[in-house]
Amino acid sequence: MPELPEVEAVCRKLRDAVTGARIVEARVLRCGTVRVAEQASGRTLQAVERRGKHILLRLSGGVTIHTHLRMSGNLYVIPDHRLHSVYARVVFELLGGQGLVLEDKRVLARMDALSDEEINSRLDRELGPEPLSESFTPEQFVARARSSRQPAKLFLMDQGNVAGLGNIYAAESLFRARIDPRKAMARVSPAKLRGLHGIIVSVLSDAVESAVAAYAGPGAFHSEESFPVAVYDREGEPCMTCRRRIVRIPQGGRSTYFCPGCQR
DNA sequence: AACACGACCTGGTAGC
DNA sequence: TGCTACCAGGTCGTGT
Repeated sequence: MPELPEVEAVCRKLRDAVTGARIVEARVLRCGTVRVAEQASGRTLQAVERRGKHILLRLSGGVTIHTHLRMSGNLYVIPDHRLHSVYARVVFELLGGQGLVLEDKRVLARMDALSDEEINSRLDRELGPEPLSESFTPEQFVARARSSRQPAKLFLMDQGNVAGLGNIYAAESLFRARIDPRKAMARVSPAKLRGLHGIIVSVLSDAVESAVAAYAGPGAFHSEESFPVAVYDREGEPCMTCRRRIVRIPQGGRSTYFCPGCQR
């Protein structure tokens, strides 16, 4: 489900709903970390932050609940903490009776309790710049890309290069930038790389707006965000630009979609 | 060091 | 209708 835009939508919604809320008790229902239950109960939710695809719930006393939704996780507030779905992994009972629920059908999502310093330094070490912040500059991006022999798609998926891009938005960005996903980054022209930098920013900005809109109602995610995909999951369909058929190839164990006519 | 691949898990769905 | 096979918006560990 979530790449950066969807995670951002989750965070914005949580921010409104739980900032300042007191956690009465945290209950781990399925394969989670006991530390979350031990550390969260009795604390106040002070802030909701996002770093790449990671969600950070800042609690009182210097404790952070660190969550990664992976493929199928979701994190949202329900009116009654007792009325969670069968897929709930962790339920935070909030003062007043609401519930903050980590839900995941595939049990791939991760949640842990750490000190603020511990998680901050870990993420700073592992993640590249935030693509929607000042730290993501064309100079930095182009320099890093020019020194990488990774195929373009894998470079973009690598969280150490840019934090938050996943399979869909990496493919869409490369389509708009007209770059072959198999091409080594170091062999892409600097002009195209500068273009790609700007395209990543605009793709993600648009996708955040779509995700926020799609996620606006009560409860969990709507079916799909309305971000207009040009290539993702469109194998065999004609390219909207050149009419050649979009192809799907395996890359890094995942599906990559691209237009062999436009992307070179 | 860089890459490929399976593992982690379960659910949805296309195809027979 | 029911079964099967395959795919899934992510990451990590292992082996080459």
